[in-house]
Amino acid sequence: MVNRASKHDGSASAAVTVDLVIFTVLDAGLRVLLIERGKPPFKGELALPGGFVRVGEDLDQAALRELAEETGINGNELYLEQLRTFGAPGRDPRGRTFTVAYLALGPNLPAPVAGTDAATAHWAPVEAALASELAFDHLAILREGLDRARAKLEYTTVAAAFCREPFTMAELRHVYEVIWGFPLDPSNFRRKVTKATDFVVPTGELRTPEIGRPAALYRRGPAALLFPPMPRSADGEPASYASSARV
Amino acid sequence: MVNRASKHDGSASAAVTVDLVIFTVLDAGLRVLLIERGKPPFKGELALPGGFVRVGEDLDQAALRELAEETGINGNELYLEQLRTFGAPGRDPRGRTFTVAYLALGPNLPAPVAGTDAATAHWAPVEAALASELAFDHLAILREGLDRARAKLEYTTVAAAFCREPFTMAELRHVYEVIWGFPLDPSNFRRKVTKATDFVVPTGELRTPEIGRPAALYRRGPAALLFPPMPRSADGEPASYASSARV
DNA sequence: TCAATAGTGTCTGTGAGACATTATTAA
DNA sequence: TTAATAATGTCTCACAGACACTATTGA
Repeated sequence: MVNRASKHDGSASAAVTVDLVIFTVLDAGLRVLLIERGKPPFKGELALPGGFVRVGEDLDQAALRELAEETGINGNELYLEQLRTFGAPGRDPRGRTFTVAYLALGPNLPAPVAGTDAATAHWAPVEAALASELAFDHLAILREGLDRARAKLEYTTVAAAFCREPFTMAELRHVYEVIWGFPLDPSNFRRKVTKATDFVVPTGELRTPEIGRPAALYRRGPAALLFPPMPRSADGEPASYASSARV
Repeated sequence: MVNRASKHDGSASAAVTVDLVIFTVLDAGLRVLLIERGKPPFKGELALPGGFVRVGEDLDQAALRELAEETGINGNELYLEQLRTFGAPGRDPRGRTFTVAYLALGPNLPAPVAGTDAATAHWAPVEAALASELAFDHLAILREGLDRARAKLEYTTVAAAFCREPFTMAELRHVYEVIWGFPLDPSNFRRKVTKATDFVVPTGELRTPEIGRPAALYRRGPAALLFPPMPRSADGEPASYASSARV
């Protein structure tokens, strides 16, 4: 019944997978989860984690399940959104597959566990990942995920998804600096974040570092969108966005 | 070979379709292309145009082909981007299907021709379409397409995709007013558009209406992104965006 | 002349970049 | 007291909203 369309009019019946671009921010910089493929095709090569969508499973469910299998974490306290679907005819040597790419952002995630399909999984520096070869069309997916993440920091509050609660203003700023790749003025950053309604909520607590003045602590506020947006252009870097494929 | 995954691990092999949210701006307001389904399921009900992705066909190709079949236009001078993929298990009574939803924006498109699958096709006022019942999960897709279009006007130049070249400043402003649903100050609008680099290019020509001062004519500029963005909040309407599904 | 639409100029508030200054801790 | 980090304050420029005013056409 599912394949009813594959004969009489040349329609494609195909396998559907989800692939995940999972970012986390460490002190050192932005990391993406890569696996080394444990079986063909592309056995032994680096790839994004992912796998087949199961019968009776919704796309978001499949993404969350793969996330749990590959990293050992469950999706709570994690941001997840669909990126785009890739379905070029030649993208999988085994036959026609479509992959629904997801973007996942999380705070300082645990060391990943080797999953079912993955021989090994590790947090790769994004710079290195972009310069390496990845299986399938995963390099293009990674690029698009990075572009999307960069853009989303501007007008949403997802940056806070990278911070384990409670967090300091400097930690939140660090997220922007690592993902955008240039420093922000601490003073102006604080002003923007605190003026924006419901971006962060002060806990009233302080955290005292080994040295220096204690920092106020915050939790994520209820707002999903950031208004006014966090400016990214003007200086620092030219505002180059992603997507917008004009045909 | 394509179905290799469907047996041993519960993976889904399924049909993949594309569905299109095609908007155009008429004087009267924003319109979306709807068809009346010519065959089951949902025969006789309203739906978005779309159809099965064919073997050897990429997703964008499939979207453009469906567009041509359902409306008789080819994709040139038309904006097309992927919206999101919908794959909830129960969305198609025939069995498991995934649909890749596309957003298409075009100027004042011709009266649609009844296509292969479509009994009838017509430009429905968006307000009416949102209030009606649509086949499958097409109402949710339509909502998401409208949200995306509204958001994209802010920080991209897609509004010009609704205008047939050459166009006047008032025509471009009309696009914003119709899609956002509130009036914009003509003076400030002109200042923004002309100051933004490469949004529009003056042709030097004028168009004289039946009555009133002739208006300068413009063509679309090379810029895809609009910086600084066209502000949508402050007044008029609260800035409510789309997507950003926090899990 | 008037009606109607196109386009310019100006005032003002607000937000952002730059950067100086003050505050609070441990050693 | 010093080093180090956190937080506040201030100046200036650019931009957005409001709106008055001028320009150009046909009737």
